[in-house]
Amino acid sequence: MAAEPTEREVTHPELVQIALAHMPTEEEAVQLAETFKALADPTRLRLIAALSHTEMCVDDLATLLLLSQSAVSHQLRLLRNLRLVQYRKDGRHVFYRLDDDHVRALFELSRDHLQC
Amino acid sequence: MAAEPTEREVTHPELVQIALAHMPTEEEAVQLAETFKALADPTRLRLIAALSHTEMCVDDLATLLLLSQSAVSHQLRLLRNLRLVQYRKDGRHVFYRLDDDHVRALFELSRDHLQC
DNA sequence: TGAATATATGAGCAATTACTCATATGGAAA
DNA sequence: TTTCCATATGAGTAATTGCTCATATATTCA
Repeated sequence: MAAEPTEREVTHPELVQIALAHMPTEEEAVQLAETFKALADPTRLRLIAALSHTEMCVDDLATLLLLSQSAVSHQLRLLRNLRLVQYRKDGRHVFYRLDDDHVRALFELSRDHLQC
Repeated sequence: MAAEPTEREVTHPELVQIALAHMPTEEEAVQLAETFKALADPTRLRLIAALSHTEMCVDDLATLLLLSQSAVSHQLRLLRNLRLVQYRKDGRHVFYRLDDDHVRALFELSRDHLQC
């Protein structure tokens, strides 16, 4: 909705002031949400867990997670597009691995959160 | 996991072995995914950002985020059910705040990740 | 070259979801 | 009480999503 000439009134301006100081832009919020979406699915989390300490090829991932090769490949493409995983080709195999340590850190931090 | 009489074959057993050591249970993966789902939406991320350093009442949140009161209330219920926010009542107002520090930590860690 | 293996991808479908709209609940003031 | 005000919630809907199925691409081996 477009901002109106007369601003909407607020009941607790001091609190709103504090909140305002920490708000991300809409653009940043969308990008953050995209990263979290990648982690917001049990299958993709299990893929990330599997890749958290080693690289693996697509078919072994499918076998390990009891999923079809197609399902794994689709999800890996998604993780690839969000730059959460990288890959290297070796003959007929493609080995995937995590892209950087933030991914593993997010994964482990959320595991901590569950323990509470 | 129930091992089948004939196990599926794997092309790189040593790598699968490493992955196996770090796999969450299906149950744990589902719960982790639920937490990430809460963060996987721009509106909810903006709510969490707004509440990251102060409590706020529902209507002020709606005003700040340019959303309907209903939309905010629905999303807050979701965050409440996942124990990401708490609330206290004060007269006609209900003030929401983050439930624990892990939530803020996850939020800030993901912000770091974006900077790369 | 052709067959086999490993991975990628488009289409389609069922399930989920983030809103809107209308209405309910509950506390405060008159 | 009755009237406001702040919040909650059920139903409905358009958009998104995670899979399957069929097929395409790419690499190795015979």
